[in-house]
Amino acid sequence: MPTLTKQEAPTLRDVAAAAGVTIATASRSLTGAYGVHPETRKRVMETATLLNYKPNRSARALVTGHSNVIGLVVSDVRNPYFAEVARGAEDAAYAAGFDLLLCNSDLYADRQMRYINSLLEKRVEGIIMNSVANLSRKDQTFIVDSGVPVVLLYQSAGGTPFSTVSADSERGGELAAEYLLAHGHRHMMYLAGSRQHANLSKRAQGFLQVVRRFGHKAEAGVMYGTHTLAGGYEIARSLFRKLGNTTAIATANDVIAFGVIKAAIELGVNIPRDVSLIGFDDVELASIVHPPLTTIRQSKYEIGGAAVDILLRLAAGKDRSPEHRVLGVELVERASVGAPPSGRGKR
Amino acid sequence: MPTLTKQEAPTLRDVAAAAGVTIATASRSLTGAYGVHPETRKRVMETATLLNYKPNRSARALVTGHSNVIGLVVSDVRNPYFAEVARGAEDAAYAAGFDLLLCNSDLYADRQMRYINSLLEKRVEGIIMNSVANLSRKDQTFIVDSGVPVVLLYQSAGGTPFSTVSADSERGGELAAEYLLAHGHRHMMYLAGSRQHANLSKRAQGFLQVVRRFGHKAEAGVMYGTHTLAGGYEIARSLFRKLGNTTAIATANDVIAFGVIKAAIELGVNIPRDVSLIGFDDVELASIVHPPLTTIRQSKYEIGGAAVDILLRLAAGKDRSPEHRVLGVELVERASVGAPPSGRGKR
DNA sequence: TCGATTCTTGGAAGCGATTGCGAAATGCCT
DNA sequence: AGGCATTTCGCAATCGCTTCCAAGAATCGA
Repeated sequence: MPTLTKQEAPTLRDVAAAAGVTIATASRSLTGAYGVHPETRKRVMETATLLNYKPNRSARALVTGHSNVIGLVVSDVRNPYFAEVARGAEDAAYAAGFDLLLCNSDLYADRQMRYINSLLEKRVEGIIMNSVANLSRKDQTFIVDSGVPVVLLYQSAGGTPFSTVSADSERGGELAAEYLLAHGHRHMMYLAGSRQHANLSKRAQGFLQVVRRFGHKAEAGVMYGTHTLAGGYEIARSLFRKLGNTTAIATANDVIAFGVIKAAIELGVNIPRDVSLIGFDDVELASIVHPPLTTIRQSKYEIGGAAVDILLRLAAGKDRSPEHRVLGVELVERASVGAPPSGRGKR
Repeated sequence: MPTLTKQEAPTLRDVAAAAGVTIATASRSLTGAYGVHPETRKRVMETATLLNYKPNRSARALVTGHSNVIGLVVSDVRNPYFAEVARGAEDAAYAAGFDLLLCNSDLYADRQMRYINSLLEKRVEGIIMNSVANLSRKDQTFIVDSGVPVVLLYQSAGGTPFSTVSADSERGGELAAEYLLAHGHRHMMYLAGSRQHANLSKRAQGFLQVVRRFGHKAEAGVMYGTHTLAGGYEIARSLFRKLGNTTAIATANDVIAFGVIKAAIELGVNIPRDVSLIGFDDVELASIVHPPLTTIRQSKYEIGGAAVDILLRLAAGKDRSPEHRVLGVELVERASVGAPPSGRGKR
């Protein structure tokens, strides 16, 4: 009776032996390389499937120098925005025969760097990161020097050695402000999320700029926190306690807005009757919260896809110059913005 | 002037040469193996960091046979449930020094098998999958024969060669039914999501069983579809057109319930006045939709963590017997369930 | 002081694939 | 049939690392 030892996976050598060729032609047969007789190839492939052979990717990676995996470093997949980006990236990677390594950094510099190091050890073909704003300059040059293609999910006018792809954050901020202004709001508050977060501050910039341009009749404050539901909730709770004359709230993303909604429900403030709310992202759930959230739509899934597109071009090695792609945004009107309440919002 | 060739990453040989030792001791120094003089180790490590050396994981994996990566195959990370599980798994993997490869199968058998093949080629230490119910028996034995440790996010009483970890789906279904019954509902509809999905049907089972036990005074129908927001939306639209005497809807997960809410908003039906709704999962957003969703809470993050726990034990090789872990559920009461409307729901 | 341990290090054999180079085999033409 | 161009295939090197084995150095007890 044979001992029940752990079955070792068949190697190329096994296949070659069984097919009566050397591992060289076996390899060429399997990889589809030119220069092997159709008949022998057929034979090799049949024995390969027969033996249930699977090439060892580590071995292949070692000699070819290609791991065929790309790393995705986001702050948190639980953020529906990143989940969508991740899915877009994964689909694109899959289509190109690449695999996606998922990393959640929580935007902690040390954690992010540990991930990057790990990815570099894996010799990934490229890295998609939502941001490097929280990293020290030293860390950033470290990444640049490592030579991996990097694309950031963040809007840049250039000046970065990294490629970037993102929605037009600034324009989105502008849209939000214009919309609120058009509805008669003059005293607004912008919940900007993390100060670190480049995209979010771009959105704030766009927003504030429009308000400022509107003249002294309008004003907007900014509050920082974290760009999570909990963060929005916290800030909103304190904000609702002393709303003053602010009649509208704009948030840097939908999740923050969700936090605001949660706080509003708890504190009994009615959106949009008591205060208007506009988000950013147009996450799937934005349409079913109450009230349905008016927000700025950006193409999250496409951003993920574009990121790996760029990465693959960079990784191909022909043209290593960074690319900056920015996708359009649009306002989607739902029910969370109304006219300012007649009582407040007046001087 | 040196040609500006693409910088090749330094290898162990480079480090060894620079430190004046052989690659053998260099390796031992870096891996922390026993039996190298503290002083030489220090010297090696210093030159390693100086040269910015990073071990090639492919090479290491090739010789050690350990890839230190585990695969996560879910239907879609955009589903907040899986996003949470993914995060839990990723954190646990990270803590153990493992990496997580993300795969979205959409529950398509061919796509799932392609992923599994790819993961096997990568010689992953284990695979976490939400289900194998959609796979043919042949595919399933293929996976078993491959010898990788597998843990399913699905409840099993045993009988599977795979390990499983999940919430107590059946009990959850029971809780939902009991709660609805207690609120006076007698004519209920269960939106079960995919027929394939083992967890979801377990939930339906629990639900229906309680209703059945209640006697002929109560009844519950079942409708199948997809377990997505869109799926819930579709079904709810048709359901709302001919509600009949059903006064309460239970869904197999929160996302389906969200779809119901969306349809309700569009069609002007009021939850819970016109019809009550109870979900399953307690996704973060469940508390901020309108109305806040009464639902069954399960520990999604912990499930992800538990899955890699089991996987690592299995991968360690000592004990390869499958383990079945089931986590508790609890009802969280919010505002989507009320008494049945006086007009309907009577015989 | 000397043999016996114990430490420390080097040499070398792989891990499982890819691939350049040359040899053998085949086909084609005159 | 002979010569030459092509195919087809095998040999062996190599990728970067771990680890067994043995040899030299250091340490120790008596």
